Amino acid sequence: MVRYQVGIRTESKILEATRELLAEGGLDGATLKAICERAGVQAGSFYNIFPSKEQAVMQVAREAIQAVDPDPDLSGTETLDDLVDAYIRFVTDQSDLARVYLQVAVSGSNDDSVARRFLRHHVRRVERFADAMKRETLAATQEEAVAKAEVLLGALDGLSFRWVLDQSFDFTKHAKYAVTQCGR
Amino acid sequence: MVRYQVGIRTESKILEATRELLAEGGLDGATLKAICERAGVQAGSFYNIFPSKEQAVMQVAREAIQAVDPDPDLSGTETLDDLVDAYIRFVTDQSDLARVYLQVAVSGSNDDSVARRFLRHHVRRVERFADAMKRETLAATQEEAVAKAEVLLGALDGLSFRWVLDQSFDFTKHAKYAVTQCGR
DNA sequence: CGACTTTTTGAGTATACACTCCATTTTGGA
DNA sequence: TCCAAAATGGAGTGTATACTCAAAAAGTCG
Repeated sequence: MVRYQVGIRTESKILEATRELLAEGGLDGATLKAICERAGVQAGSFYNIFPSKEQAVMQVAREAIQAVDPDPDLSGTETLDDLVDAYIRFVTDQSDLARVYLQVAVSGSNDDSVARRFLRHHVRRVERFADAMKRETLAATQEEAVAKAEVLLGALDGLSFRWVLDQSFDFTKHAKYAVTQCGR
Repeated sequence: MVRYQVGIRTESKILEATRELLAEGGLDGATLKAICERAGVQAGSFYNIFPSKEQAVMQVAREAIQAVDPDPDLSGTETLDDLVDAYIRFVTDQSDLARVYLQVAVSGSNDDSVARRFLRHHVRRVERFADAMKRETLAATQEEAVAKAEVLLGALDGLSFRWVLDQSFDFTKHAKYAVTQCGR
């Protein structure tokens, strides 16, 4: 099944429409009809490319999961501020994906595979935060570093949750304040 | 429309079934059919009592919103630890309602009225936390108290979110650690 | 009991959804 | 230019959903 150019363009139009609709109205808003209408495509074309609606949604969710982290190659050298700045940039610059991240995490938590994917990603993120804290000697033991990282990441997640419900909330300000409290 | 006893019993059977199903499978799991089956009732009976499925769900959501706060009469005298303990008890003892709280907050955020209800409640909670902090002189200015309260509540929300995804997470331990970090 | 009201039943409706099928058109390499 | 593979249009399918309705049953009270 060698792909033609036109099919690849259609695929990205569908993914773009899915991402937008997920951000605007969560999983409920991203119906097949809505996706196809916004992408300017018929149902038959959709299913020529994706085996199911869920696959398209999951692909967008994967994008969101990956986008929340800075370059993985830097792992081992970045500072705590680097990591938090990356989180802030993700939430403020890529608000579409940030909403998808939260909404799929909760709405899709019936499906165990989705919940497990998010969890695995979260654990990796905690490790990166904890490592950065130890490097900056903000924590003496590994245990303390992990506990601190869980609280800081919890605060960032909670604040972004808050921001999803109320766009006028100053996420950046509070996120930075969270570091000064939890990071020392 | 004076109510007979049997009707009142039916109402509570329906609400109990709705609460359980929301906790188990979120909004998707709480279909009319599932609710009626678990409550041992037919669709007609449901609509004799509730004007729509949404009304029953909202009533359960309201319960959850109220249950997260300790006795409002105590407002003005409680300590920060009192407030945090109440939050911990809510998440651990009433896990059904805690899940409903989170799931409805995110899944239902299409509907603006739900989002606004949660937000209003959150703002009130921040005020209580901030007041307690000022009373215990953990914050000098009102502004500092509110900022600290937002971060602490964000951390608690984020950690409970984490706990919803992974039941084996020790929520109590991390919540208490969050207070020692954010509360001073 | 008897009159009246509330509640229950269960089949039935309309609708929105994800998904299929296949004839037709378009693509791009030889 | 030819042609097999890929992509498309669009009507159609099955199913699950929230919700309705009229008749039957059960509760309440004189």
